[in-house]
Formats: sequence, structure tokens, C-alpha cells
Amino acid sequence: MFVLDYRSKLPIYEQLQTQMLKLIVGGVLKENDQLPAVRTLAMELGVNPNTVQKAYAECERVGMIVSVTGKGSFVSNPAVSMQLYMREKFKELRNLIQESLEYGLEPSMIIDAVSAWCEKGEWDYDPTQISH
Amino acid sequence: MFVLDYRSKLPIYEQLQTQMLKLIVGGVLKENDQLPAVRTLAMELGVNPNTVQKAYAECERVGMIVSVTGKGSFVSNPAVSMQLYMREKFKELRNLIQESLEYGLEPSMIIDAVSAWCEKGEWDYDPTQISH
DNA sequence: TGTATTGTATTATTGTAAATAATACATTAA
DNA sequence: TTAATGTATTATTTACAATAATACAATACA
Repeated sequence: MFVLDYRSKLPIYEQLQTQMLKLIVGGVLKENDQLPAVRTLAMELGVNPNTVQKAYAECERVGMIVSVTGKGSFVSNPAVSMQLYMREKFKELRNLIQESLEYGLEPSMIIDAVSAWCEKGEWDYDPTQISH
Repeated sequence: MFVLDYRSKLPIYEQLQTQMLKLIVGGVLKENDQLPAVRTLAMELGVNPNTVQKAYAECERVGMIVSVTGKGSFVSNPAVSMQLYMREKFKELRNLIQESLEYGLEPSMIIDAVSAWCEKGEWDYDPTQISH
């Protein structure tokens, strides 16, 4: 369920947190679903329990999951996670576009690209590529 | 010319590299402009010469600048940097949109937001915010 | 020709944060 | 009571950025 990239610059606990968010937003994990126990997941992934604990703690802090000593950790209302995900993505998108414009990229170029990808699904569309 | 954020998670040499790219793309640094000497810039910024050297070396590796022992470091063709910058930004933008769609964000929501920001300059536009 | 300035390379050391290791404690369920 | 769970603590290890201190190589210039 969780997969790690050990070559990534991102810390393991952040990777776990990100994956948790995607699993919830993507509907793989549903409300009240029980998550693997800290020690169990640590074993499966071959990492230290403290690392998993750190990820779970952060997920709980932002309201993605709820942990209860003796019972386990459970997915909380996915709407919370969806909200988190959307805010995060739109913030990234806004910052990216803002910076791109500051450094001379044409608004029309951006709009055209976003349309091609977003509406037409033309993922091959590349505004930096000259067509031959 | 170069400014560092010592609280940033990004290493100093990466910050320098990013700033170099922006200075070139933004036209502040023009073709064949001589850059500060490694030791000089290190002094100015209060960092180790090795750190500046690492940044310059990476900038040269990707073709942003050219360094010659005994002479100095110079800005190479800005078109190279612009190409690098555009490719990088559009790649980020594409990945961001692709992922957002995979996790349920509506294409129209993205298009609307990009239009508001990009064409109308409405940077306050926030699709995740309910208006009152 | 020498001297200073420049880029480049090397080795050792330090500082920081992630990750591990090893426990211990608290709560819950069976 | 026992086992499984989350939580907390302290110490250690590891990786990497950054520093420190040199040394070498190429160029410019007086």
C-alpha cells in the first residue's frame, strides 16, 4: 500500500505523509478504515517504527487520521484530506504560474498548454518543443 | 546581487544556482557578463568559497555559465538558460496538473483558476475558498 | 619575468537533521 | 491477565551540507 523511494531527497516520513494523503483523496482509504499498526508498517517497509510514528503523528496533526492508544489509527473524514490536497495543489499551481510570468513566459503560452493538457488530454503537448 | 535565505531547507549552493538562472533569464545578467570571483562572492555572502564553487560548477555543467581558470566566470548564451527555465517550469506545471486531475480536481476548476491568475492577474482568486 | 588574480582540486573537520536502536509507559480489547 | 496498540524518551548512527585550510593551474598584467 505504501511504497518508498530511498533515493529521494524527501525524508521517509514526508513520503509516507504524502502517500497517505493521496490514498485517502484517491478513495483507496475510506473513512474509519484502520491503518496498519505503527510496528507492522515499519516491519513491512523495513524502516524504524519511530519513522512511521512520526508520519502518523503529522497526519493526525493536520486531521487526516485519528490515532487512539490501544485501538489503532483510523482514517478520518476524507473531506478534510481533499480540502488539504486541493489547497496544496492550487497553492503550488499559483506560485508556479506567478513565477513563470515574472520571468517572461507568455500568458497565452501557459493558457494554451494548460488547455491542451487539462481539457484535451494532450499530454504530449510541449510548448518548448519545435515541431518538425 | 545574490541573496541567501539561511533558514531555507534548500542548500546554499542550490539557492545560488536558482538565483543565477533567474538573474540570467530576467536579463539582469547578460551574455558574457563577468560574474563575481568565487572568493569575492563567498566573502560578500559570508559563506565558504567551496560552496560558491559548487554552485558555479553546477551552473557551468548545465550550460548557464562558462568558467576559465585565470580569467573568471562568464554568462553564456541566455537562450540556453531560458530554454532550461521554460522546460523546467512547463514540466513542473504539467506534472502538477496531471496529478491534480488524477486525484479528482475538475479540469474546469483548473482552467478557471489559471485564467484568473494568468490573464486577469487576479492573484486573490482562490477556487478552494467559499465567497461570503 | 615575476606577481596577483582567477578557477579548480583535495583532505579533514564540523554541524544538522533524518533515521535507527532500545526501551518504557499508557490504553484498549479479548 | 495478556497481547496489541499508540506514545514518549534517550542515545547513537548516518548522510550531507558547509566549513577550514591548503595546494595547484591558468591567465592577466606591470
